[in-house]
Formats: sequence, structure tokens, C-alpha cells
Amino acid sequence: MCSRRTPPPTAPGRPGRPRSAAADAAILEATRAALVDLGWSKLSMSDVATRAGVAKTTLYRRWASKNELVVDAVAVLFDELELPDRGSLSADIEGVVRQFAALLERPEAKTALMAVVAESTRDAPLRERIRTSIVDRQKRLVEEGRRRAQARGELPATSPAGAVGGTDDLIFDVIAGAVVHRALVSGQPVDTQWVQRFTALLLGGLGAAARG
Amino acid sequence: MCSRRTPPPTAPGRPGRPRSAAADAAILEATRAALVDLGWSKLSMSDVATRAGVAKTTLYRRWASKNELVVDAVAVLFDELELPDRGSLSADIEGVVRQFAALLERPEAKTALMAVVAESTRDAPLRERIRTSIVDRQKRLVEEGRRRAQARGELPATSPAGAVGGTDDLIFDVIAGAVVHRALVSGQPVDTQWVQRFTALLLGGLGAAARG
Amino acid sequence: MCSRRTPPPTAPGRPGRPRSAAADAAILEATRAALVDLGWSKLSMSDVATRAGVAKTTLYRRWASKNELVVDAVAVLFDELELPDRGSLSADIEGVVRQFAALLERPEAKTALMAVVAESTRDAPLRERIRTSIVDRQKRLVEEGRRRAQARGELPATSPAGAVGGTDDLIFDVIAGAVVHRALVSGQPVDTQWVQRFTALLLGGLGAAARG
Amino acid sequence: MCSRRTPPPTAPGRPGRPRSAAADAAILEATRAALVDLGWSKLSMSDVATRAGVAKTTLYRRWASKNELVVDAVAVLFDELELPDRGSLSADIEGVVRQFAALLERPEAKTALMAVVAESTRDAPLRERIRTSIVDRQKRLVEEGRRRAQARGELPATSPAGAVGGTDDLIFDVIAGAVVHRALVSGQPVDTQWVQRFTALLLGGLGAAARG
DNA sequence: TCTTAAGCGAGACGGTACGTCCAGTCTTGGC
DNA sequence: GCCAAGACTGGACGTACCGTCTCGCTTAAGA
Repeated sequence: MCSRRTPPPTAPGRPGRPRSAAADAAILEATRAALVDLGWSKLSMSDVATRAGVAKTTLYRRWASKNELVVDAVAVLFDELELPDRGSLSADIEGVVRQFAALLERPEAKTALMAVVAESTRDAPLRERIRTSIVDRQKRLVEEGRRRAQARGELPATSPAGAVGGTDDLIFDVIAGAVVHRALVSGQPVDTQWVQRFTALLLGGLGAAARG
Repeated sequence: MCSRRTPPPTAPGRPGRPRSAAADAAILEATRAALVDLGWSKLSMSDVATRAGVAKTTLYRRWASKNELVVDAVAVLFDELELPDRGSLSADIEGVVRQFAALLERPEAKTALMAVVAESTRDAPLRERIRTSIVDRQKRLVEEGRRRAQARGELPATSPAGAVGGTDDLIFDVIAGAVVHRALVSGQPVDTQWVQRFTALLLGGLGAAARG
Repeated sequence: MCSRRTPPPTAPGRPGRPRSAAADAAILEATRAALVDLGWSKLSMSDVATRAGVAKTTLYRRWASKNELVVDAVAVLFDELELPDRGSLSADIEGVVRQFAALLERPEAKTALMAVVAESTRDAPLRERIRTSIVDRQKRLVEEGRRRAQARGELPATSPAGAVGGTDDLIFDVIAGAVVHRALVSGQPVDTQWVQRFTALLLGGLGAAARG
Repeated sequence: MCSRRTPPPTAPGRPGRPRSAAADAAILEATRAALVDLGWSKLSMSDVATRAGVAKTTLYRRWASKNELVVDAVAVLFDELELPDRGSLSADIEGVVRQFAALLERPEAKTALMAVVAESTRDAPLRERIRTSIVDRQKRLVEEGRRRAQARGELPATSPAGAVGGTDDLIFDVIAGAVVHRALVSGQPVDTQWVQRFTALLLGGLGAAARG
């Protein structure tokens, strides 16, 4: 993960004082704390530095901008998502939707996710970093769910669908997009009823696709 | 629409010089132009004022903040969405998805939409204004499409579904969310293939729901 | 005196909010206080702004740099020098030397004078400003002393000596230079004995010149 | 000359790697070069270190601060002043004035001299070092000139004048002060005419003193 | 026609954060 | 123990906007 500003910062035999590993952790933690307290738009690099007990220069030595820092700080939150086998495709979908909704209720996640996506509309490297650090890493959940459903016989084993533009990507956008839109744009709760109706809709679509 | 800072700005019998109506249009147009040129985060009130040939005071007399101004400036773009009768539910869905995707390719729309949504996560009045001025106004498209499909017999006439928590809202979140996620988060093109596969999935889901 | 950064700042009919006159006085006073407390090299614009109860922008709107500000702040000190008629050329010289020495003992004057002269060695506009605001204004003292001595018959009335390169300039450099060098470079006190011996030397030179 | 930070740096029997003598010369030379290029206020320790091909650590191991380093770097320039016997007191004075003026035209000398004197107004050890390394060493020129003039009979042999507060010191302050003030404060050229008139004035004063 | 009250432009104001630069210190590994 | 390299804390820099304010001028409706 080349998430740092400078080229591989910790080559072993490099001369000079090595970068403090503790600083990295402190900075990312401070960033999340600042996101909770202030939100993205009032988060300042100076404040993060102060919270982390670190000089501003140390921040700028490692991250080129607030956006890159925030992406790194929240990426780890998304990695906490998991997909335990709940016994059926339906339960698996409900489970992941609920987990994702719970994540989007965390203030550091919701303010940061939308903000960096907004910034990324004018910043290709940032877009790339978001995809690499956050988005693509969650596709594993869809892939895993599909594989399990195929093993259970809930979905046909044909069409691996993992190829570029495959069904996995479509399902991913539908699930993630619907939850994000419900929670952040429509501003409505992702409650049990909604989850069940969304799951039913999606299962219906998948079933129709399998038959058609 | 109480989109202004001060209460009814042009009450007829009010004393003093009335507000310039031309200024309003110039400011909103200048805001869109600035969004195109600079994106949301580098847009400044001073810059908008200069572009509009207006003093900063005039901006702040009418909008309380950059966010409110931007919401008003882009809301009109979303009102351009239409749903001509394309003859089938499938074609109607494809049509609206394409229109929405085209809108999200306009730089002023994509940078602004995500940014104000991000800000709204910590600002309830802004959230309310986004819902009022942008989001809820587009639900008419879903409603219209459903009505037409019911008239055509493609969907059962039962369940008006317009009630709070009705199917309309779910469909709206799924369509809008999937398109936004595909275009802005995944950063992939909303091309013909994707639109067709998404439409098929959604139709399948709706059909299953109608049967179940 | 165009001692400000921007062109004549207080033209009467100019549009916009006029500059605060009180701010000017507060800033110059704060600058002198900071010079006393911190000396030139540790004086910071931020600190001056804070002391003056003024924003940093207000400083930079009026002075282009720390050096220009300091010149203006100390110039007024030099204007306090006076040359009361002490009855003889000798007494007048002794008087002005003592006054000048007393001025150079004030911490804000001594740290600032040498520092801005040092800076001016690489900054022609600053050099010009120092000459205009400080140096040339004190030549009046030499001129006045000479005129009085001529009136008393202590010096010949011939040779007005005020022309460029005239004797006045030479005398000025000798007096000011000797006192500055004694006080700041040699770091020795300008005490009574030194003043008397310096005055005797200078009077002797002037007398010889008058005769020769 | 205890111009180093640490006590006698090259005690013979000391353990460990001895300090590089070449580094000293390179640093002082780099300092002078930086003074020429940047002036005192923009000279940075990092820059000097880079120019000298040396690490910053090495600088700080030898000099406690930028000011001390600069004093050492320019002190050697002043040692180049000489007083060849030009046959008369008048010619000797003119000679030394011209030499000193030429020195003050060198950019590294003029920017550094005034700057360190300015700093020394708030830093007694620095003041002491300037006196030791620069000022007092030049008094030899006055002393030598006086001795020669006495030998020639141009000045009376009485009054050794070398004692503290003696005439030598006064003459030194008058000569050095007048030239510095003319060149750096008044910002006027120390040209032939000025030198001759200054010399005449000073000779007149010395003659009167000798007679009185 | 003359108030009168608000709108309007311009731009100064007190603030806050920016991203950079340098000071001076500390921590490596190699000599 | 010296040295080069470079990361570290800390603090000032000068700039850019923020949102507010204070001017003098303009514009209409009502007296």
C-alpha cells in the first residue's frame, strides 16, 4: 500500500533517522477523533497535529493533503466489515446491509466518506486511492456471499461473474449505493423493515436473473 | 420555498429599495460557473461575488452560507430531469437512469451533490433543505413511472405505495443510490451494458415482489 | 510621507470602509513595546498584531514587511531630538551628542536602528525609507547648530555648506557615526569624559578648517 | 580564540574520531558565500551546511548559533586591513579610510557587520565576541598610525594614549564610525572628496589637541 | 417633492487555517 | 566520538477566505 506521500519511507538500510511508527498510528487515531468532534469541513491539519502530539510538518511529510489523510484514517473502519455465514443468501444480504448501515452511522465514517468522494470528483489520484483503499476491498464481501450461495445451490454455479463488469460489481453498487442513499441522502433510517424489503427486492432480481 | 436567509424578501408593501431580482439569477449562475471551474472545495464566496458582479454583502444578505447557496444553485439542475413515456416500464427505467447518469457527469452537479450531502451529515437544516429542494422533488419520477406501469398492467394496481416507507421510496433509493455509487464511488461509467443489466435486475425484483 | 504599503490610503471620497486611524497608532506603539521586550530578531508580526489588538492582515495591509514597520515605529523617536541654544557651539555639540547617546540607550532604538540598517544593505527601497524617515530628518540639527555658530561668530559666515556633499553632511556622519560606533560597536559608554574629548576634537577640526 | 562551542576541540589525547579541520574552513567559506548570495537575514544554517557539504549536526557541534558563526566567518575579512607607511599621517589616515570603505563595500561584510551588531544589543556574549574577534583587533591600526606620526614628529610624543579611554579609542570610534555611517546609514559613497575632507577635519582636530 | 428605509458597491476589519520554511535537537548506521 | 542523513517539535511566515462592519451612494414607495 503506497499510501504515503514520499516513496517507500522505511527502506531498511536507508540513512537518517527512521520515521516514527507510533506517530502514524497517533495521527490516524487523532484524525478519526477530529472527524467525530468536528466533521470533515472543520477538521484542520493543525488540530490533528495537536491531538496527535505531533508537529504539522510530520503530517505533511507523510500525507500530501487532508483528503489523503482522511482516506487512510477511515479506510480501516471499512475493513472491519465481515460476512459470517448466516445460513442463507437472504440472511447474508441482510447481515451485510445492517453492518454497512451501522458503519454509516458512525460520525467519522459518514462525514468523511461523502466528503472525500466529493473531493475525488476533481482529483484523479484521490479517486484512485479511495478505490484502492476502501471501495475495492469491500467487493470481497459480495464475492464471498455469491460463492456461498452457489455452494448452497441458491444461485447457479455458471457465470463466475467476477470478471470486469461482472454481476458482482453490479450487486456491489446496488447494495452499497442503496444503503448510502437511504442513510445519507434521503436521510431515512435503515431499519428492519427497509432492510427486509430491500433484501426481498434484490433476491427477487437475482432469482429472475438466474432463471432468465 | 424559504430558500432565502431573510423572511419573505419581496413583500409588496415593504419600505426601502427592493432587492435586485437580477442579482439572484447572476449569483446562482456564477455559483454554477465557479463549481465547474473550481469544484466545491475551492469555491469561495468572494469569487462568486466577483463573477456575479455583486458585493459580498449581497450574497450574505440572501444566503447564510456557502452550502445553502450551492444547494439552491444546483437544485434547478435536478428539476430538468423528465420521464417521457417510452412505452414500457423497462424503457422508462433505462431512460431515467441514463438521464440521471448524464446529470452526474456534469461537473457542477457531481462535485456539489456529494459535498453538500457530506456537510449535511452535521447540519440538520442543510439536510432538510437538500431533501426539500433536491431529493424529494425527484420522487415524482418514480411515482410517475409506477403509475404508468400500473396503467399498462406491468405492475399490479394494488398497494398505492406512496405512503411513508412505501415501495416508491425504496425504488428511489435503489435507483439513485446505484447510479450515484457506480458513477462517483466506484468511478465506473454508467454505460449501456450496465444500465441494461441494472434494469433487468430491478425489473426482476419488482416482478417477484408483484408475484409474492 | 508615503510610508504605507498601499497608495494614499485615506483619500476622502474613496469607496469602502476607511482604514482605522486608531489601528495605526496601536500598531506602532505595539511594535515599540515588542522591540523593548523581544528585540528586533525575535519580534514577530503575529506578536505585534496580538499586542495591538489587531489582525495580522491589518498589519500586512499597511506595511509590506517587518522592516518597514519597524522603521516607522522608531522614526518618531528620532524626531524627539532637539537642539536648544546652549550658548556656544561647544555646548550645542555636547548637548546633541548626549541626547543622541541617550536615545541609543533606549532598547527599542538600538536594536531596531542597527537591524534595519543591516537589512537595508540588500534592500534599496528600505534604504530610501530609512534615509527619508530617519536620517535626513536629523540633519536639521547640524544645520541649526552651524547657523547659530555662524551667528555667534564662532564659524565664518562663508560657505553655506548645505549643498550636496557640503560640510554639514560630513559633520553629521562624524557625529552620528562616532556616537553609534562608541555605543553599539565598541560597546563603551558615552560618558562625560568621552563627550568632552570628542567635542574638543571636532571643534579643533572645525576651527582648523575655518582658518585653512 | 575560544570561538568554538565546545572547549578546546582538538585536545591531543582525546578519545574518538577527531574533528575534521577541513570542515571548519569549508563552513566558514560557505558562510561567506551565503552572505554574499542571500544576505544575513535569509542565510540559513541548513543552507550553509549544504554549501559546505556538511551535516547540520557538524555546524551545531562547533557554533552555538548563526550569529557566532557569522562573526567568525567575517572576522577574518577585517584582519586583512593593513597600514603600510605612506609617508605622512595624512596619507596614512586616507589610506586606512579607503581600505575600510572598500571592505564595507563587500556584501558579506556590510550585511553581516550591522546585523551582528544589532543582535549583540541584546546578547552580551555575542557583544564580547564581536569586540574580541573584530573590533579590538583593528585598534592596532590606530595605534600603529599614531606611533608612526609621533616618530615623524607630526604628533607630540607625550601621552601614550593607549590606556583605557585613551585618545586611540576616540580616534578609532571617529574614523570607523564616520566611515560606517557614511557608507551604510547615509548611504553615500566614500569617495575621494569625502575622504580628503574627513581627513582634513580629523588632522585639524588632532593638531588642535596637540597644541591645546 | 421630499423623506425614509433598505439595497448596494467597495473594501477594511478580527479571525482561522493554510502549507512552507527554518531553528535547533535527536536518532539512526557507518567510519 | 565524529560524521551524513534525515526525522523530529515548535513557531513564524505571508496568503487566502471567512463572515461582519462601516462607509457613501442609489433606488423606490409613501408622506
